[in-house]
This record gives sequence, C-alpha cells and structure tokens, in this order.
Amino acid sequence: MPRVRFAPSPTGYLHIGSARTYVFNWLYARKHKGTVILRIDDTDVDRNTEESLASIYDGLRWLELGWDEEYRQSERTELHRRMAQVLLEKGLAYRDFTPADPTKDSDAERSGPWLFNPEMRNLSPEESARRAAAGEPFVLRFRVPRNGHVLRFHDRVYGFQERATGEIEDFALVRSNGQPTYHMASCADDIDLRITHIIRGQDHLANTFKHLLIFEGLGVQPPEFAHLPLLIAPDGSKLSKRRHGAVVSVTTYRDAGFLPHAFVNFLCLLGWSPKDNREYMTLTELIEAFNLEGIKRANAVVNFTDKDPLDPKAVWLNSQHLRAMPIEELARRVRPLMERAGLPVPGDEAHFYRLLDVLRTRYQTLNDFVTRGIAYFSDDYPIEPAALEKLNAPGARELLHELADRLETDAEFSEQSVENILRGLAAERGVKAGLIINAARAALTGQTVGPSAFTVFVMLGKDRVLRRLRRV
RNA sequence: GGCGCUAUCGUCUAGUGGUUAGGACAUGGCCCUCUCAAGGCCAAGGCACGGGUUCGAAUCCCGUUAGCGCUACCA
Repeated sequence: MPRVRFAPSPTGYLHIGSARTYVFNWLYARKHKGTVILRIDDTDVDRNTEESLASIYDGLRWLELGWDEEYRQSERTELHRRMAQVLLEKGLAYRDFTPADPTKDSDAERSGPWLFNPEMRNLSPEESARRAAAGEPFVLRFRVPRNGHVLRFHDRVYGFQERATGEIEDFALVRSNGQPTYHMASCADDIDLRITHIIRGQDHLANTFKHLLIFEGLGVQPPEFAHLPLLIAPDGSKLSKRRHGAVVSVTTYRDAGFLPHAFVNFLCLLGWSPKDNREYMTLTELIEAFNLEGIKRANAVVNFTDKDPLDPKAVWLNSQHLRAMPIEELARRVRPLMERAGLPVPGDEAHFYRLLDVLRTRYQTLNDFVTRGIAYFSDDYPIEPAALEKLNAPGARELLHELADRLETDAEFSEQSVENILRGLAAERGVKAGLIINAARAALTGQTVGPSAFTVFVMLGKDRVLRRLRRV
C-alpha cells in the first residue's frame, strides 16, 4: 500500500500550487488504497508563523480531501539529529566550522560552483570532535563522494535522471544552531514514516540527488519519485505569494463561492489530463482516472488578471459542478451562506430545492445565490437601473397593477394560468406581451435577467407577486 | 556563471514519424427565446526559431532563443 506525504512549510498561506500537489498526492493514495500523510515541515523556526499554519489547515480542510496521519517536523528533531549522527559516525558527514557568511549567497561574480571547503572536509575526526566539544559552532555537511560516482533514479514524470556526485556540493544537514535542514529532516521523516512515493514540485527535481545520497547513506531503499510541473503566472514568472498576493491563495476561490471539488477538478487539469477529452469530472471519476503517467512536464499558467483573480476555466468548471450536483447537497452548501447574508431560508424544503434548481443553471458560484438571488428569498432587494428603465416604460406600472388585480382572482396560479392571464391582458390593451413580461420581471426581481417570468411568478407565490406588482 | 528541466491556438491540453494537428475555457456569430443563462451549431485562432536525420517530422537529433528550477547553515 502506498504511503504518500504532503509536506508544506508554514511560511505563507496555502497557495494553489501547493494545493495541487496535495490533490495529486491524495488522488494517488486514494486510487491505490494508500495512506495520505500531512507533514508540517516547520524546520525553519525563524520563518514559520502560526498564522500561516492556520491558513494551511484552513485551505486544506476546505478542499474536503481528508488525510490519514499527521506529523509536525518540529516535534521530530531528535529523530533527525539521530539520523544525522549516524551519517557522521559512518564518516558520510563532517563538521564544517566555517562561520556562516550571508554574502557568499549572492550569485554575483560567481565563476563556478562551490563544492566544499577542503580544510573542513579533511579535518581529522579527532580534531573535529575536539573543536565540537570545545563548543565551536559548526554546520554538519554531507561528504559527497568526489570520485566518479553517478547517481541515478527514474522519475515517474520526468523519466530517467542521472548526475555525477562530483557536481553536487557538500550540502548542509544540520545548521550551526542545531536545527536539521530541510534535506535532513525531510529524508529522515520519509524513512521513518515509510513513505513509498514522493510526489512534489519540480523545484525539488535537482535536490533529489542529495536525498538519494542521504537515503543511500542511511542504508535505505529510496522511495519512488514523481515531480510535478510548476504553476506559473500569466507573465511566465513563478507564482509567488509576495508578487501575486491573494490571487494565488486557495482561500480566494473558497471566498468566491467555489465548490471544493470543482476547484479540485480545476487543479487536476493544470498539468494532468485523463487523455480522453474529459474536463468536467467528479471526485470519484478523478480518483478512477488519475495516474502519474498523465502528468505532463511543462509548467502551467494559471490564467488570472488584476481585474479578475479567477481563472475562467475554474469558473466554468464550478458552474458545471453547480448544475450537476445533487440538489440536496447544493442546498446544504447554500444555506449557511444565506444565513450569513441574513436571507431567510424557505421553510418548505421542496420549494427551496425548486428555487435552487431554477437558479443554478444561470449561476456560476455559490455566492451568486446570495447576491444575484436576493429577490428570490427576500422582499428587500435592490432595483437595478436597467430594471427601473423597464418599469418606467410608458404604461408599464399601470399594466402591472392591472395584472395584479387579475391575478388575484386566479386560484390556480400556475405558469400556464399566469401566462394566459398576462397574454390576455396584453392582447386587450394592444401591447406586446414582452412589455408586460419584462416589466414584471423587473418588478418582481429588480433585475432584467433571470428565469422565465412565468417561472418567477410561481416560484415567488401569489402573495409576494401581488405585493411586489402593486408597490412599484 | 555552472548544472538541469521545459517549449502545440490567448489559456488548459490531446498528440510518441504519415492526422484536414483533436478537445475544453475564453472570444465572435447563428439557432432557441419573454430577458439572462443553459443547451445546440458554426467561426476565428497553434506546433518558439534554425539546422539536420528520413520518402515523410509537432513527434527523433543538434543548436539558438525564452521561461523555470537548483547552485555555501530557505523549503
């Protein structure tokens, strides 16, 4: 049974690229009856924030794709240090007492790659131990083989990869403050948690060789790897929380009234395809269709603009899910939004369902029900300027009042009976039925767009209709 | 700078030597129609560039360009 992990670091909110990585991990695990592990990679204590952690949970929970096990890396540092110690004792790692120098980080004037500091790498074990015992700070580095050793692995997405160890620098395993680095902590945990498949962003493709070294050094068979292409901004730059702000946060989609699994559907289509032209897919269909081989290697653009933070395809998919989902579930999701918006939820459930069902074909998000749909639930709705124009058409108000009088005696009050009465009135007065129809819609909903006017009559019910027609 | 990954309509993608390069979103039009949607139909729009290999290349190879990733105690 596969064991996969999603390992976000709490240094910002959950952005959609991370969310997609989670989705792919989840899908893979569910498809193969495996286990999903959430591991918070919070080894960088200086950059982690509680706020970020909360927003990651927020986003993840919203997706409605549950995980099975959960760990916090910061609570496992003993394990990481122990494994680092094993590497040191095996002679596969060494202490580097060179003081940290932030200026070395700049890529200016770089002629070639830095690989290691020979003096430190060649320090005798005795001297190394002596200096460490004396309290001199050091960073623990992996002693990367300098012979012709070549590392190889097969990536499930990017295929066969190889690299000579001679090109890899002696990377850090434990910082001078005693904190294990990402590479050390990640591999130690992957081993300890018996991770079988590492599905992660392509930004780790090059790092994988380092991880191979650690796995090998610890005498462990490395897991399988599948690296995912990155999600990028329309200008080709990488998605960054700093540059692109909230548009890349999953909460943007949540707050816009997206259905979690519609959003998941959208995320899947960024870099993966079922290859049979399907786009709209339920979660069940996604699980069934998902495979690592369907992932492509090129980065994908998330199509947002300053004006519209939502990718149009995501919106379309959401509207598809909105139309196709069971009406009971739709009601369950709309209800809390209505309550929050102060709109009364119809007591008659069947009636509520009917309303939602009529409205859903022209709405795109959950939010539409409580914004564009106000008039269907409450008497307190705004009259849009365009609607006012319809009402101001010559004779419109008088006709609506007359219509109200005639409807009052209509016991049946069905779409058909209402239509007969309305058309009868139009014919009598020698006006086009459309005039009354459009004016009626404007009066009843405050809008010029919406469902068939006759449907609106019946949905609102006789009392409301008469009241609204007469008060214009 | 070094190493690596990638490159099909505006966007997401199918395509692994022979296709009129297919689908979806978005865009424009038509149908339907009491409006708006939905739905149906149609249109426009693409193989980054240059060399090879081959009877034949979006597909294989090389180069260029561009983007991205990694590159001395971020993850």
